Amino acid sequence: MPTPHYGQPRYRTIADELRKRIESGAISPGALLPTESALTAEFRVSRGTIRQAIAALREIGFVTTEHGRGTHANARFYDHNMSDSATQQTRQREVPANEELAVLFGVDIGTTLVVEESITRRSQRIESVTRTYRIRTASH
Amino acid sequence: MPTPHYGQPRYRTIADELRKRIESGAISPGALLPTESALTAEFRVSRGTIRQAIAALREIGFVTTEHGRGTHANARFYDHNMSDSATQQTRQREVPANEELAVLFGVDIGTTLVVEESITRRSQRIESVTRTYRIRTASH
DNA sequence: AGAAATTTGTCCGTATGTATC
DNA sequence: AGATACATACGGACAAATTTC
Repeated sequence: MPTPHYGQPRYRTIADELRKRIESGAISPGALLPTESALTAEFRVSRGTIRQAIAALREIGFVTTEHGRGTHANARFYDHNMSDSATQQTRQREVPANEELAVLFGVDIGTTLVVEESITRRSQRIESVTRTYRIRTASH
Repeated sequence: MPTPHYGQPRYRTIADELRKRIESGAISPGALLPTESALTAEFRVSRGTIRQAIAALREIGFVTTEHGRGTHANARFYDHNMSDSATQQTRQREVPANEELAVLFGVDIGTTLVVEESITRRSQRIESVTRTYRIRTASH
């Protein structure tokens, strides 16, 4: 088949399918996606089309690709797209920046940072802990 | 010529060159870039490589492309809008659990955890740092 | 340590579809 | 309707990073 792309282009259909697999957990958080070669075989499209689909996911931060290693699903989205029986506890607190964070943010050690911590539990077990650090805004 | 790309890939060299023309005003803000066909002739590369270069500029908000019309340089980025778009860097690594995390997950101190770190930058500054911890799965 | 295999990255040429002028 | 311009898709070749043996 040469190149018909009525309606939705193939790479987008494939990107949506992979996205569903990530959100549904069919592809575990942090796990590697199938290789481009495997996806080429599964969807029966050329490698370029697969690469386009993955590029689309990369643009929205869903996956990360490393040369020679592969593409893995990013974990932080699971916490915001929970379909199953997972529960989430979120709280905010303030902490002084340690050396590592101070260097990252370019502030002095001890500067107050706001931390939002999200704990995801599934069947009584902690599945993930997500911490987001920000500089406290001066607004109020 | 097969495909030598020592050092910097061609599409990136071309992207940088186009970027310079936009920044220097050689291509006026809001003006249309040369067509893909024209750029193909000028840089003596295939159309696919030109499209890759333009895609790189599009990702950082430098240009906008319209189907059938062309690609034009975005004017607003000169002021502040370029910093309006956030960029994310995500990487994954393994760390031993410290006491706090070990207690949370209910594992021994030193147990290997997988941490995904995502850094969001806006206008050259780090806006937030998100770390997601989870227990390493038995995948390998 | 080093060679081979695996996997992603770059680039080419070609063909066809779709939107705009 | 015709010409122009970007979009999608294929297949092939070789480069580069990583992992495996």
